[in-house]
Amino acid sequence: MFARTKQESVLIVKVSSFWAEAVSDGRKLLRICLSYRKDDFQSIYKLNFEEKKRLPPLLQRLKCDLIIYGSGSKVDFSCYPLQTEGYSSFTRRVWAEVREIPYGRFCSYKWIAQRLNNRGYRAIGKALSINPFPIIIPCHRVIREDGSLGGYSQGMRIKKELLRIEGVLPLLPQAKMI
DNA sequence: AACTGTCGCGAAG
DNA sequence: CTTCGCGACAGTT
Repeated sequence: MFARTKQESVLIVKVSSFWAEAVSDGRKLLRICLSYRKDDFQSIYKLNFEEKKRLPPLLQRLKCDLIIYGSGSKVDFSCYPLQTEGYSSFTRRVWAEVREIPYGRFCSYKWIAQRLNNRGYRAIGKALSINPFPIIIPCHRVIREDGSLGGYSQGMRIKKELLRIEGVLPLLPQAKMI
């Protein structure tokens, strides 16, 4: 009995000044990683093999969207199918809530908590820290209540860059809270 | 039991 | 006004 290995496709694309790696099973996205160094990606060894094949439509579309996004235009990622099985219902509720934050807006961890009738603010951060779909689930739009930026699993440099791309960063005065 | 991508308060500079 | 320490909070490992 040989375990049937799932057919996974990998997209690696430059977005603004960093790289994005997206993995899909053809139907859904499985994960996304962001890095300034292309060879950080675990699947990099597959690239020579993969890039000869046509990308599945889902990754084609994502590639276009990411490039457009990186160029500073508004992109709606809310319809991408994501593989979220295996995560707790709380975690998924947090992600669903964060997905509602529009492009170019932001809110606080507390604000998300309140929408879930919850005061475990730190649990919100925990749920976001394991977000496998940065950009698609826009956890970079969640910052601290006092206006400081908080953390980011992909590195603060990228969080800042994403907010800058969306015109939020020089931050506050005229930036719109959600 | 020990962690968090937090918050808000009080105390001190 | 700004920073710092600390306890409370809820969920996960």
